[in-house]
Amino acid sequence: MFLGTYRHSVDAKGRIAIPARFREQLPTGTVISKGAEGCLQLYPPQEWAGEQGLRLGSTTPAEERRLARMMFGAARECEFDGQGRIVLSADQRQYAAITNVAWIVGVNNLIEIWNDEQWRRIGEATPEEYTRIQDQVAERRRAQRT
Amino acid sequence: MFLGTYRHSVDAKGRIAIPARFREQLPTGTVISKGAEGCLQLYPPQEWAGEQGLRLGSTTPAEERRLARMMFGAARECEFDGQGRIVLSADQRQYAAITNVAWIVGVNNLIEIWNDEQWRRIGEATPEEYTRIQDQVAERRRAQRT
DNA sequence: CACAAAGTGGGGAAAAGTGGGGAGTGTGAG
DNA sequence: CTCACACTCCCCACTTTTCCCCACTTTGTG
Repeated sequence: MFLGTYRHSVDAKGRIAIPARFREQLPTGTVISKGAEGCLQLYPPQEWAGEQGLRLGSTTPAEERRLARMMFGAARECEFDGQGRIVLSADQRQYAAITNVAWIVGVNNLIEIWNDEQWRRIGEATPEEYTRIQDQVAERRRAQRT
Repeated sequence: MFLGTYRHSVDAKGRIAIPARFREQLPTGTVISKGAEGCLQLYPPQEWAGEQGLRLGSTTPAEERRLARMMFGAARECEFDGQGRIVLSADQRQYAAITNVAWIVGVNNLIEIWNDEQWRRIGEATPEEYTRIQDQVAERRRAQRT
C-alpha cells in the first residue's frame, strides 16, 4: 500500500530519488510508464501483471490497440542506483513536463510522479473541495450498492 | 470505541501525543488522512480497509482517478514513537490549520484532530443547536428509509 | 502524600535525499 | 583506424530530515 505525497528534486541528469518508504515495497521488475492526465506511473510487478490483459491480436478493437501501444511502448523497467534513485528519460520528462522538482504520490496500489504545478492543483485542495469530493465518493458507493 | 475530547500540544517538530486510551485501541496499520470540514482523521485498520476499494489501472474512470489521488496522497500510516506520539506532516498541519495546540476527538469508530478555533465552534454548541441538529438527522433518516 | 502513568521538550545518532566527479561504453566524424 | 564527444553508471561526499532516546513536568490514583 503506497500512501503519502513527497516533493523531491530532479537533478541535471534526470535522476529522482524514490522515497524509502515506497522503495522498500518495490521489488525488481517494477515498471514505469506514462499515465493519464500527464503523470508517470510506477507499477509494482503484481500490478503490472494486471495490465497484461491488454494484448494485441486480430480481434483487438482499435482503441485498445492504441492504448496498448502507448502504455507498453512508453514502459521501462525501473533501475535503482545505490542511492535509491531512478533515471527519468528525456522522453518521460517531456511527457510529464518535469524540470527541477516533482511530486511522488502513493495512490494505494501504484505510485505516480507529477510536475509541480499540476500536482498542486490536485493535492492542495481546500477543505471545502475535499469535503465535496468525499461526499461524491460516498454517493457513488451508495449508488453502486443498489 | 473512541470517546471523549482531549486538548494536546503540537511541538516544533509537528509531534502530537495520542491519548493513551485511544492508543491502546490502535494496532499497527492505523492510517491518518485528511477528513471533511478541515479535520484530520485516524482510521484503525478495519475502518481503513473499507476505503481501499479504489484502485488505479489503465481502465479506471477519470472521476475515480481524481478521488484516489486525493485520498491516498493525503494519507499516511501512523508511526508511534516511544512516547506514543505521531508526527503530523507539514502538509497535514497546513490543511487542518494546526499550529501549537490541537483537539483530539473520539468519534465512535475513528478519531479526529481539529485546530483550536474550529473545534470550539463544534464542541461548544448550545443546547438549542444540539437539539436542532439531532432533529435534522432524524428527519434525514426518515426520508431515506422510504 | 507518594507513586505511577501520561504528556512535553530537546539533543544526537542514523537514515534519507542531493549533487557532482570520473571510469567505462558506444557512436560518429575525420 | 583513431580520436572526440556524449551518455550511462557507479561511487563518494555533503546536507537535511527523521526518529530514537533521555529527562522533566503534569496529571491522576491508591
